[in-house]
Formats: sequence, C-alpha cells, structure tokens
Amino acid sequence: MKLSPLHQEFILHFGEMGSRWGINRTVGQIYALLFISARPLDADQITEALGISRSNASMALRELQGWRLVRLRHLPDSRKDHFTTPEDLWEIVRILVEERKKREIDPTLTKLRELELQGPAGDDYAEARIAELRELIEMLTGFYDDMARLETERLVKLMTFGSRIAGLIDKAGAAVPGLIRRK
Amino acid sequence: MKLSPLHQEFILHFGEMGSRWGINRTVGQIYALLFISARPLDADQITEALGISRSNASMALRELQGWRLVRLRHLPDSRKDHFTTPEDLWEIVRILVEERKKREIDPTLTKLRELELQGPAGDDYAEARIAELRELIEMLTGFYDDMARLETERLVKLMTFGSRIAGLIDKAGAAVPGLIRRK
DNA sequence: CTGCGATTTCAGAAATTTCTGAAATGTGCA
DNA sequence: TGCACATTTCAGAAATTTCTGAAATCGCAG
Repeated sequence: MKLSPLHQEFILHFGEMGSRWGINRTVGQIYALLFISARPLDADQITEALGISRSNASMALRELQGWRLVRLRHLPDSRKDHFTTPEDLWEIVRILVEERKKREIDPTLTKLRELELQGPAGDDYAEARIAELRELIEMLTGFYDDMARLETERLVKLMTFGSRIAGLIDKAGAAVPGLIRRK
Repeated sequence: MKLSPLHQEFILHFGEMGSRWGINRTVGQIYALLFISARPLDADQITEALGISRSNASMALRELQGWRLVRLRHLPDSRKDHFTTPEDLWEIVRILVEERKKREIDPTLTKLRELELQGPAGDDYAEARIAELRELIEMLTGFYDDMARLETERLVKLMTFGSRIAGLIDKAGAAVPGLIRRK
C-alpha cells in the first residue's frame, strides 16, 4: 500500500486541515484516504498507508463512523472489517451539515432557551441580546430544515439558480401577504 | 465587574463550545462577554471579569479582531482601548460564514485545483473523485456568493419563505432551459 | 525629549489532546 | 469448546495548544 504523489498530497492536506475542521490529523487523513480509494480498505491497509498505529486507526475510524462519514462494509472474501465513504457527494454534504449543526449549534440553542426560561435576571440588554440570538438561530435552522427536506435535484436547481431567486421571492412574497415577518 | 448568574452561564457555555467552534475557551468567553455587554469594555475589565491574565486577554482580543467579530472603540473619556461586538446579528452571521469559508474551504479548493493542474497521475478513480469534489465546492461557494450579495431584508424573506422556494424554482427553471445543469 | 500608563511579545509552565503498545475483549469456525 | 485472528480499550508517552508573568515596546501628555 504505497501511496502515489497525488494520494500523498491529498491526504496530507486533509490531515493539516483537520484541526480547522474540528477533527484531528489522523481522522482527516483516514477520511481522505477512503474518499479517493476505489474500493473499501481494511484497518491494516489504512494503518500501513498512513504509518500510524493500529489503535489510532481504530479510534479514528470509530469517530468517523460517529460522524456517519465512514461506513463499515463486509467483503465476502475476508473476515476483516472494511471501510468506505458514501459515494454520493450530496449525501456527504447533508451529513456534514447535519452533524455540525448537531454539535455546534443545537447545544447553544438549548442553552439559550434554558436561560430565557429562568426568567428576568435584571439585565435588559443581555436578555434582549440572548432572545435576539435565539430567534436568529431558529430562523437559520428552520431554513436549513426546509432545504434539507428537498430532494437533491431540486436543491441543485435552486443553487444553480442562485441570486435570481431573490427576484422571485419579492414577487411571491408580495403575493402572499402576512407570510413575510421581518425580525 | 462581578458577573450575574445569567452572564456566568452564558459566558461559560461559549467557553465550553469554543473547542467545537475552532476557537479556544478564552476567545469564546471574551466574545460572549462582549456580546451581552451593553457598552464597550476595556481589556482590564475583561481580564477581571473572566479571571484571566492580561496577556491572554490581549492575544484573544487580537484573534477576535482577526475574525472581525470584535472591534476596537475609542471612548472619549479614556485612553484605554475598548472593545465591542457588532450590534447587527445578520452582520455577524455574514462575517462568520465568510471567515469560516476563508479558513475551512478556500484552502482546500485551492489545493484541489492544484492537484488537477498537475495532470493525470494514473489513478482514474482518485482523479474523478477530486474533480467531483472541486465541482461540488464550486457550486456551494457560488451559491454562497449569490446569497451574500443580497441585502439582509431579502435574505430574511427568502429564508422565511423556506421550502416553498422549490416550487418556484421548478417553474422558473422550466422557463429558462439550459440553466439547469445537473452534476 | 521624558516618563508613565497601556499594550504586546515571548519563553516557558500548565493543560489538553493525540497517539502508541500492551493487554483485554470479541468473533466465528473447526 | 478452544483456537486463531480481529478489534477495542486504556494508561501513559508524546505532541500540541493554551496560558501566564516578566520584559519589551508603544504612544502620547507634559
């Protein structure tokens, strides 16, 4: 399992970016390796390709599975576990956004609601700011939920259509009064 | 500068979330403190409120300014630097998305283009995968650029309108053939 | 200039995260 | 059941990140 220069560079890049993406180098590298591998790899192949310990690979793979970015696959000829990334890039995008939302946004939304539930604390500015932030997050996650419900083809159309949507919305919004509520 | 329980909880939460958001605890806490403060604070007030060293505050504030999430403000009565967060939450969202794009996505897009430029490396699968990924990122960032260009009011309308957009798109897309290209 | 308060820099300490090797546990086939 | 291989766990080592205190630098009022 020697890596071509292309693989090398791609994998090293993902390793380096890992810390910015909130994963560690090994996790990033394994994901990259699986992403550009035509067929599922087992843990020993990964271990050898990346020059890491078997236990490190095991933990990183577990984390990637926790993110649903890597899947276990049992090949008929081997008793080892083999791993792959989902083929469909749009599926990967959906998973990534959903998982990041779960880890980075939902806990804060919950906390903000808790704080509001605790009632007035005698600091109007802070309370207003917290309420405002909660409302914003609710709007953004609401929009995300709507988009997530669309099938991929429509999503692609929508994105390709880009800013021309804005024009449509003005018309449509005007045609459906009461629909538009501004913060 | 003693903090109310509300402030305490809010600030501690942002500190804890920091690691998930790719910033450290101090940076998260300072941002939280400034976010719910009705008026600008100077570095010593921050230092005292959070129980951190002056130098730590200095470095964290520098990082927050690098993110454009905190601004320097000179108060007429004091020669100390004072700090605030932008008032407008939508502005904050725009800044956050833009900065994260810059740090988390742009370097990878650049790298993918580099790899493609290096020409065929004899691994069709990997090359196809890389091209596919690059195209996807281009589509997503292109859509982001379009949305970022909209003024806030239109953006809010669009988000509120939610998935009903999809219906519009189908009609609009049909009316503009050649516009829709599916990967 | 000079002096003083404010700020930044930076080397090392402290804390946290990542990684390893060894031991424990799991799995299924003979 | 027992064996052979596969995987996971986990305590400590290694690496990295964060934080501090002291010293250096800045900036401006007198």
